[in-house]
Amino acid sequence: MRKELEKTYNPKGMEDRIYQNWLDKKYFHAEVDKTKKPFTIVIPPPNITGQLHMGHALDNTMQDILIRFKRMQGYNALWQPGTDHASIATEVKIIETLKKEGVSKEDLGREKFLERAWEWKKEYGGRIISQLKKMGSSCDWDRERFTMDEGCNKAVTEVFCKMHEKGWIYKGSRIINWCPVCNTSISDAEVEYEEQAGHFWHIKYPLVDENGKPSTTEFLEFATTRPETMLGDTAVAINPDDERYTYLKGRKVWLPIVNKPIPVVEDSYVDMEFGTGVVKITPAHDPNDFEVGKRHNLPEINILNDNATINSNGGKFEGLDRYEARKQIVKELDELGLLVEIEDYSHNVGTHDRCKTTIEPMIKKQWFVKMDELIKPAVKAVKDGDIKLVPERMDKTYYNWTDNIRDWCISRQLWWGHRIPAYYCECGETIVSRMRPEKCPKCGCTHLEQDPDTLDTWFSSALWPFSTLGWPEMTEDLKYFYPTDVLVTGYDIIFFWVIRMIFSGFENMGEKPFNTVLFHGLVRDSQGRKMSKSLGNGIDPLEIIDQYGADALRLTLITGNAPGNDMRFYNERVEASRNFANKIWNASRFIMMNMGDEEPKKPLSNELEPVDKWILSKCNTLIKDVTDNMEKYELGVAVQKVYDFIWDEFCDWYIEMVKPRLYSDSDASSKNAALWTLKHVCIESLKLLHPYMPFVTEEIFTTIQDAEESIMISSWPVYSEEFSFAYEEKAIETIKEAVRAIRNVRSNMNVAPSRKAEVFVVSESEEIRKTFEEGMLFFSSLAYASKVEVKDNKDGIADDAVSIVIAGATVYIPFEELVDIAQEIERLKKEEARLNSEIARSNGMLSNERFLSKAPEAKVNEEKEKLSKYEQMLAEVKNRLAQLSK
RNA sequence: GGGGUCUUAGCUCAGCUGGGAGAGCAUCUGCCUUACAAGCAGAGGGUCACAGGUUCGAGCCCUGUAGGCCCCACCA
Repeated sequence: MRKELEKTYNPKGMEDRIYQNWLDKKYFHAEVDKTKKPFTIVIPPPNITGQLHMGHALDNTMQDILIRFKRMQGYNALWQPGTDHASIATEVKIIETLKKEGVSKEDLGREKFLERAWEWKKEYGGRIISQLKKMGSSCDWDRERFTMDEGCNKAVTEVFCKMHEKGWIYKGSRIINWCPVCNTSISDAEVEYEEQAGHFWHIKYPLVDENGKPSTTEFLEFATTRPETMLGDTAVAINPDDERYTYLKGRKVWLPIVNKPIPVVEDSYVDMEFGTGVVKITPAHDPNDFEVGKRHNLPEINILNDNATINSNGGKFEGLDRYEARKQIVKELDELGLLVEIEDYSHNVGTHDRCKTTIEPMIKKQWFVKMDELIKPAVKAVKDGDIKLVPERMDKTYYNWTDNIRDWCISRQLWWGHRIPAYYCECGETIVSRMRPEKCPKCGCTHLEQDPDTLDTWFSSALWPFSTLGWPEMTEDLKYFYPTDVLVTGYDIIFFWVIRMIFSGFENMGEKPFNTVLFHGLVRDSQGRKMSKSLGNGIDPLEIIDQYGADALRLTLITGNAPGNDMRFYNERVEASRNFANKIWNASRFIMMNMGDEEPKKPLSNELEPVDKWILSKCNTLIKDVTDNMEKYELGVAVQKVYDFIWDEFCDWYIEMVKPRLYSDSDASSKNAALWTLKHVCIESLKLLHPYMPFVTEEIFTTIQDAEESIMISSWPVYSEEFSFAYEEKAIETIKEAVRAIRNVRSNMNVAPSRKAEVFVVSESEEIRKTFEEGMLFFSSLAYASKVEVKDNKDGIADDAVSIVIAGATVYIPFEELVDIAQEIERLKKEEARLNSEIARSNGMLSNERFLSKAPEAKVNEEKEKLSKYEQMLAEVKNRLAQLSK
């Protein structure tokens, strides 16, 4: 007995069962096999703190589609999974948890803190993985990695030491972005600018007179958004070409409150057009001022503690928070008569992307990666097309970053992460080493302290495509699977991750990390807003899966979406996807019901009826198109074609057309041909659909074949000349057109379906008569015909029969009662008008000399054929009108 | 300030190298026809933002305008 499918499609339970079976069978596992071509994807490692969100769902669906597609095509497909330690995100979470226990990170101490972090990893690191499994992701879980596992640690240390030896990693005092809440430096990429309402304080400093005292008559006015930084001012600057201020050259101004003279410097950085053309210079707390300071050898006075309170350089303001100090300083300036005006001002403020705290630029000693040389091969690879970005426009975004790149600040004042392999000796020596050195090579002492800082979390993810394959060992895996084929990710992390992987790949492997980067956009809510925790508008993929199934979710995320574009998510779309799953489910049930326990045999070509050949030929074309689209990463277009084929062509037409053959036992050969075709096309379609909807296709596939063999290891359909039937494709389309025309007319005339009528098809063409003779059966089952007759003239057909003119033939339906002749004339007149306009359009083109001479010949011929077809139809319509008017 | 992108049916979006405008949802009409009402059949609905240009031919290519969104820079 053949297995049976449940009455209605219900993904619950089914999906988990199938997934477990795939795991048991080790279908996701890939081993080096030199007889096969590899196809590799490395997963963008989700954070261990993370929970599956729609972004993950989309990202992983796309990867799974590609990997399943390639696996079925016979590639040795490896999808390398793993998770990211997410240094700062995780550390923040743990600190939050500790806070609830009333403990601070410092109370606990580094060692105990790290123990807690590892416990966290153990507890939550697996959560996201099990959620990815719910999506159906066919990752090779035997190879699961973690950015802080032994191998990745080794890779990180190796890269750090190597680049340090090369001089491309250095420690330097530079202006960096400081987050006073997270208490760490962050990279430029982590700064998010946010438009904030603030103020512009117009202030004036007195000039210094010839006695070295503050003048009571001469002042220099300027404006600032951060008045408290005046504590660290070491100059004011003017533009050297500014004629208004030539008298200031070589003079000094008096810095109030601090009460000391500071120089006026000339620097072209100052924009004469902006404000008063005077800028106060605070080298220690502004990146631009820092540069000015360097050019003029100005002292750098740091006025802030790490928690953004004023330090001892701030004199009496010491200990005040930066904003409190601002208030008091403004107040004091006002009292001194130096505050000119307070203006409302909206400006961009740099904030930390994690915690949204306003960052504070500060001069700090940090570790940096020198970018100028490193970036070169990464730029070249994209320029030369060696690495392809999809969609192509991402190239510009990419260059925008590479062209303006600054050195990468990689040290973080955090504990959770890769500790920097630098050791300091009391004698001042710094040793960067793969292993902890026994003693200082300079002074020989053994008292060495390791740098307390850890590395930016992206430093380790930058190595992900090769560290996961065994680097720095030159493993077989690495040789075989690297470079990987495609990286799938959101355009939002192109700077954080994609670029850094590319230059790291070239630097460490001497080769690109992947051939193609496929970008997707953001999944937004139904109103187009970003899904976010604060808005509470996030939709949980797991709830959607619970409600509609993972297949429906996957299909929804891919349908109607082009690479790199954002999309809106709403439940109606998931419902439509679920309905499609139900459609396939029922179509398959129908086929199985009709097959019974008999297995249809492959028919000879002459046993196939035209309609069988039609659907086989359509399916054949579909295979080619879908494969092409998928190769070009047009996943949405590809699946739309499968959807349309299954629903419109296969279900609504083919199945309906073969029903009479299935229900009759008079022609066993014909029935067999229909059943075989049904099953064949069903299986081919299931295969094309499998990458998108892995579960439902698997369930049907194994049931309809009555076999254990999984669809995921079956072979991808290929285009075959054997199933290319041009004549039948055209013939059945003609039949469909006629059926549709009859239905249309009947519906417009409000003829109930129960009211059957005779149908006569009249054609002078031998070929068209043949087509209709072969298709006669369909008129009774699909167009409510009680009897069908194909004739070469209209003798014996009632004059008042309804007539439908199609290309090459006229269909007559004589109803028993008289039809409303006036209405019938009206309808035909409309048709006449339509044809006339078509003919006018065609004639317009064909009478254009330049169209005839310049357009491709095929196009011209096509147009000529159309014209003659329309002319013929018009003649017939006129003919009928003449008859009816009698 | 620089760059990108979008503007197509009531809504959400496709539309591949330029060759007669598509889908899903929604709406209207008729059907519980033994695979499926999560369905079937039919219908209505679009000067493809606007203005130029290139072309035999433009939703698609070029220029400009208007509006929306995004990224980068940050004039203190």
